[in-house]
Formats: sequence, structure tokens, C-alpha cells
Amino acid sequence: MPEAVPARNRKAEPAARREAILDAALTVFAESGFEAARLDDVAAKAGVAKGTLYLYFKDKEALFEEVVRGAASPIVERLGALAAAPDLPMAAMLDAMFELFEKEVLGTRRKLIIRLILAEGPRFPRIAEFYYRDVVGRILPMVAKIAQRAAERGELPNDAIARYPQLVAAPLLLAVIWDALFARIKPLDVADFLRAHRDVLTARARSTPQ
Amino acid sequence: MPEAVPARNRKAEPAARREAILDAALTVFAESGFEAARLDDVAAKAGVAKGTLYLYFKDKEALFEEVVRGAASPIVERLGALAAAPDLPMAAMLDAMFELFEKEVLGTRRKLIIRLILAEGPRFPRIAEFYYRDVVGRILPMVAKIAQRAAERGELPNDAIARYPQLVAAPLLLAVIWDALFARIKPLDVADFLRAHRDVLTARARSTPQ
Amino acid sequence: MPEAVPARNRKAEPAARREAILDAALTVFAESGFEAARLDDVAAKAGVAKGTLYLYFKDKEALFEEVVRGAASPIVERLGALAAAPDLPMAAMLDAMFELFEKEVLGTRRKLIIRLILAEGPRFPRIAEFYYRDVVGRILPMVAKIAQRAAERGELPNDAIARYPQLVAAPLLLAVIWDALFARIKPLDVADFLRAHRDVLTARARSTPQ
Amino acid sequence: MPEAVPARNRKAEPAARREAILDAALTVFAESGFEAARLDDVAAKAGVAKGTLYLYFKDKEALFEEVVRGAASPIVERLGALAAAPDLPMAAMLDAMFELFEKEVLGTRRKLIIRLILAEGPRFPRIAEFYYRDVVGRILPMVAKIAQRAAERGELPNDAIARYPQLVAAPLLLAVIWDALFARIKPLDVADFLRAHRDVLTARARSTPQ
DNA sequence: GATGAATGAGGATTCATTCAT
DNA sequence: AATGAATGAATCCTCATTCAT
Repeated sequence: MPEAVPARNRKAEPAARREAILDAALTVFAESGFEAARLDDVAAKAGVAKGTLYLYFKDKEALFEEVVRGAASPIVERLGALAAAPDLPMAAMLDAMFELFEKEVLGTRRKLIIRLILAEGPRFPRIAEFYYRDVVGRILPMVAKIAQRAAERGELPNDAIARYPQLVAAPLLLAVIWDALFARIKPLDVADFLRAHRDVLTARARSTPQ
Repeated sequence: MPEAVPARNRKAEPAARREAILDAALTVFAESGFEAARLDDVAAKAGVAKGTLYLYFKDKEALFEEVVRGAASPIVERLGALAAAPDLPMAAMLDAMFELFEKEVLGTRRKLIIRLILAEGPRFPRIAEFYYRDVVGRILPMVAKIAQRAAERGELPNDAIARYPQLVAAPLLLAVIWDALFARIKPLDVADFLRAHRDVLTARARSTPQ
Repeated sequence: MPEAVPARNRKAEPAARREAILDAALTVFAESGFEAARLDDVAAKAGVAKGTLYLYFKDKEALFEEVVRGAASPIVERLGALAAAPDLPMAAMLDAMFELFEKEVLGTRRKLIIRLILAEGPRFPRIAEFYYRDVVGRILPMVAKIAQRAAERGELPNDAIARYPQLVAAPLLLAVIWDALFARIKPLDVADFLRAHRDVLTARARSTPQ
Repeated sequence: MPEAVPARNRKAEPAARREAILDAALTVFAESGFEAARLDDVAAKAGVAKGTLYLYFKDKEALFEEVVRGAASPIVERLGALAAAPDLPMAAMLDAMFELFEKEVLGTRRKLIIRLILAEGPRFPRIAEFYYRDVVGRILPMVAKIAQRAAERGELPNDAIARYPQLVAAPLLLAVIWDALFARIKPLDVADFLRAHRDVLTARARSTPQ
């Protein structure tokens, strides 16, 4: 009578297991925060034994860092592509950026990573640094440049955005936070919210639906 | 069966001790987050014994809630007073609000509370609810009303802010987060940043200092 | 505006306070056992401050000992009186003893003391010793003597009870235990149970109600 | 974040470890009672780490329950076997039962379990219920039936025992208690004590050795 | 004497990490 | 490589005891 073999992930490409672990870890870290997250839960969700985690990651902190590092750059790339299309009107550019954000961040698990960075970043300086260097520090100059050109074309009333591209990003951040904190109390119509944001940035005379 | 006790603080106004504990707790919670915060540290920082914490607060969670609840309403009050001065030009109104925020939030330990809510709110629905009811839900309508009147006076190009007063708040939030995450990497000149924000909101034709 | 004065036991004869404390302590110890009993509860139930307990008793253990020591001897006295009436028939003597037990032990808080001794005695050798010397060691010889005389008068089939007066006491103990453990599951009609016990001891030919 | 571990018992049949823990726990609980028992001591005595206890038992209470549940039924079985031999004279039946009790309960650690139930049962209703259902409630009817048949055969002077089989058990209980409380002060010759008990129950005319 | 706020040792429980299999 | 049982440091919380008022 041969024993039943549970199989599970016993074989599985190592890279796939790594992905499975990172995926599970993102969920668990996002649910509970770094400290409260239990590696037992990560292992269970990933379908591996607890010890296996240590074959792929040095310790809980390393796992956390990898989770946060994963999956930011694709967005940066696509934003870069957008920025490279120089002659788009500012409003259209903003709409494109916001749609990218809504679809690829708010609509996906990537928003969890942003939350994690907000929540845990202050305790993990390396993560804040990495995130600045690889994401924030690359995106903001692109946005600044776009705003600069738009201002020069007379599409913006002043150079405020060019000087502080964070002003473009702030409502996106707020949308992520609102979703985490207040969505159940008072939902936010993100698409409309971002259209309003675009209208403010471009000083559009009448707020109109897209 | 514990032995002798050298005695130390056998007095102090109870209210003062409570404050000392809340103060210490804010520091520790802000440094480490709820889970990682150690009540030992809170007690040490407050200059009381560990057991004393439990004379004032039921448990770690209750202490945390009290920390977060403390010290939000004064700001709301003052903002309400501002909003009651109806005929201030929009730009002046924004400048006043932003100054209030810079002085009374960013410049004080209150910013730590905001960070705590951002970081831990998703795991403490009661806190998110309280914060919405007592702070966010009271401030945003005030701002909306101000924007509404300004729009009617023709000081704003559209009703975007009236519909989404969050757009006014978003950069303030970003300033708090930037301070926590990136201040050491790339400091943010908050006063200038907020002036730029005011210029965007009011569509001022030339960005000029103050 | 003079403060309300709670009064409570502020005055009260010291002896009365002592009694109040012992009374409260008996209840609490009986409910929870020595270790789990909280002196907070004792103080509250006695209507005194926690510190006051220490004015009357050295520590928790001393309080416990006093609780257990209190209120045994009256029964021993009355049993001694019974035993001194030498010519009562054995059955009548047993009925009288059992009634005394039922009324004065099972029907009162004294049964709690017995339970306490059963439960905690092994951990408090001093209490076991005291209880043997003052209660068990005085009662059993009386019972033995009674049984001896009854056997000599031919009222008992043998000298078993005279040699082991514990045999008379055992069902009384069982009644106390049953009450504590199984009363709710299967109540015991103690009066009838003790009549049956008397019938067994006296080898009465037909069991009949008193 | 705990560091290195020298490793020790990294094997051992799981069932054996479970037994070792239960064994150690019985000792510690019997020595100190539930509340005062320290799981540190249990772990040390069982030769495992503290955390290991929680791999086998949910918490202290669950461990306690398992300790008490263990090792009652074998006795009930053997008593059932005895009861199934219907035509044994009553005296012989009692002698057999008492010997079983003396050898298998008083002579073993099982007596500790009885003590534990006496001491802690009132605070653990589930345990009292379990013990009634599985032990007391099964043994007493057997004894009652035996007594009933003996009474019908004229071997007993009345139906007292048939109605209250607890009368047979009471001295056994007393023996356990005496052993715990007074053995050092005044030892009890249990074998002789139980012979005397048998003589009382059977109203034997002369108390004679065995 | 009486109070009860304050103390801090003690113990149950959790969980990141290790390592024999 | 993968497993998961075992480890024990770490931390919350309780409560007997003290002592300034």
C-alpha cells in the first residue's frame, strides 16, 4: 500500500516557488504589517513548509525587502514611455498617467506595496532608499519635465508642478490611503476624483466628464 | 510573591501621569508601530513601572487607541474658526490653512499620529472610523464649502475642489509621508511646496514667493 | 460643597472587620482555590481596601490559614457532647451525628472549608497538621469509643468501626465532594443517603425511612 | 528574533513525547494544583522546551484536561470484568474490587488524578462532567447491580448499598485523601482498612484478617 | 488605622529560526 | 532540496505586596 503523495509544490520550478512565496508574503505583510505577519501564514499560503522560506530568503526582513522591491519597475518603464511622447496635450498626458495608475496600481496588488512602504518604510530605511532611488526619484523628474514643457507651451498657468511634481502624485497617494482606511465608510469614485485632479492641475474652466 | 519596593513616584497628579504615559506611548508607537512597540519601553520612557500602565489603560490596544484619539480636535476647531471667516480670498484662506497645518501638525508630534493612522489604521477599523468621524469627515466639508464659495466668487476656475476637497488635503498628507520616508534623502521645503500647491489650486498665473 | 462620604467600614470594630475579611476570603478561596484567589476580590467583598488586609494578616498564606482554622471547633464541641451521652442506641447516635453534620456542615459555609482542606491541604502541610490535631484527631477517637461501646452492647456485628472510625466519616466526606462536583449532574439526597449509611453501619435488616 | 539553537531531542516518537509531557504534567499539577503549576517545570521535567508543549496541547487548560482524562478507563474496564462474574460471593467481590483499587489506583500515579479531580473539579465543570460520564456514572451502577444481586441472595442485610453504591466507594475516596493529607501524621493501613470496610458492608459477625 | 496607587517579579504564550530527516 | 518538529527568547499582562498620604 503506497502512501498517498500530496505532491503540492514538491517539484515546481524554483523560480515559481520563489514567486509563490513572494506572492503569499505580499498578502500576509499587507494584511498584518511586518511585525504581526506570521511566516507560518506565508508558508501555508505559498504551499511550502516553513523551513523552505529560509532556502529562498535569509530571514523575515530579507523576505520583506524582496516583496517590496518586486513589481515597481514595470510601471516606471511605462511611465517613461508616456513621457517620451512629447507633444501630447497636458490634460491628455495626465489622463493617461492617471489611467495607468488606476489600472496598474489601484486595480492590482501593487497598491498593497505602496501601503507597505507607507506603513513600514520609516522602520526600514533601506526600503525607503531603494524606493526613492528606483521609483520616486525616477518618476518625479519625468513628471517635472512634462510639466515644464507644458508650462512652456502655455498649457499650465505657472511652473508650480514643474517645481513640485509631487503635487501631481499626492492625490494618487491619497487614493491609495483612502482605499485602505475609509473605503468602507465613504467610498471614493477614483476615476472622477482623478478627473477633478486633472482639472485642477490644468485650471480647466469647467469641470466636465472626460 | 514579590518582595520589597524602593518606591519612587508615589504621587504625581494622576492626570499628569496619564499624559506622561500617552506621550511616551506616542513616541514608541510612532517609532516601532503597534506590534513592535514594547510596553516596557513605554513605561521606561514615561518613568513608571510596567504595571502602572495597566492602571490607566486596559491593554496595549486601548493605550494605542487613546494615543491616536488624543489631540486631533484642537486642529479641527481652529480650522472651523478659519472657515467661519467667509470673505477671505481663497489664496489667503489656503495660506492660512497650510500655515496652520505646517505649524500645528508638521511642526509638532501630531504628525506622528497621522503616520500612525496611515500605518495602523487598516488593522484597527475602530480607529479609522473614529478618525473619519471626528477629523476627516468634519474637515473636508468645511474645505468643500470654502471652495464652493470661492468658485461662486470666480476665484476658482472650476468646482473640482468643491467636489473633492481631498485634493486640497492630498499634498499635506504627502508632506507628512515625505518627511517620514525621504526627508533624509531629499528634503522637502514644505513652505514652498505648500505655496506651490496654493498656486496650483488657485491657478495663479505666475508662481511667486508668498 | 462637602464631598460625599462613602463611609463603608471606616469605623467598625476591628474584630468585625477581621471577621468580614475572613468571611470574604472564605468565599473567594472556596471559589477559586488558593492560587487563583485574588486579594482584590477579597478586599472588595469585605468592603475594605487592599492594603487593609495586611493590617490584619501577614500575607495571603496567613489569611488562608486563618480562614481554614476558623470555625471547626464548635462542631467538635457539639460532637463531644453527643459522645458524652453514653447510652444512646447506636442507630440514634449515628442519626444525631449525621444530622449535626448535615445541618452544621453541609448546610453552611463550613463545607467550603472542608473542600478547601481537601483541595489545598497537600500544599499546606501546616494546615493538614492543624486540621488533624484539632479536628480529625479529636473526632475519630470519639467515634471509635462510641462504636466500641455499641459493639460491646451487641449493637454492631463486629469491631470494624471501632478500629476504623473513618468508615463512619467517609460518606460524609463523599457527600461534600459530591455536592461540589456532581450535584448539578446528579443530585444526591443526602438525608436519605445518610440513613442508608446508618443502616449499613448497624446492619439493620430492612432499610426504612427514619 | 531568536538566534541559534544547539538542538537536542530532534526526534523521539511523537506519541512518546506526548506521553512524557502528560507524565510530567501529572506530577507537576498534582504537586501544585492547576493554577500554581508552572509550565516551565512541566517542560523541564518532560525534557522538552517550553514551546514544545504547545505543539501537543493548545494551552495549559487543555493539557490539564488531557492529564485528567488519561488513564481512567482501564480501571473501569477491569471493574466491568469483575462485575460480569455474577456468582462470586459479595465478600469476595468486594475484596477483589478493593484489591484492584489498592493496586491500580492507590499504588500508582492514578491516585494523583483522583486528587486533582477533587481539588480542581469544582473549577473545571467539563472535567467533572467527563469524570461523571466516563467513570463515576459507569462504576456506580455496576456496584449497585452487584449489591442488588447479593441482597437478593441474602448476602446483605438490606438494600442500602444497592440504592447508594457510593457507600462502597466512600472509604476508597477517604483512603486517597488520607494518603494525601495525613499519611505522614498517622499512616493508614489501607489493606486492613478496606477489610474492615468489607466487614461492615457484609455485616460479618467477627472481624477477621483476610 | 485605613487607603489604594504604584510596583515589578513571574508566568503563559507566540513565533522566527534551526536542523535532523 | 524540502520538510516541519523543536527550540527558547521575547513580551504582554496579572497580582501580591508596599507605603505615602
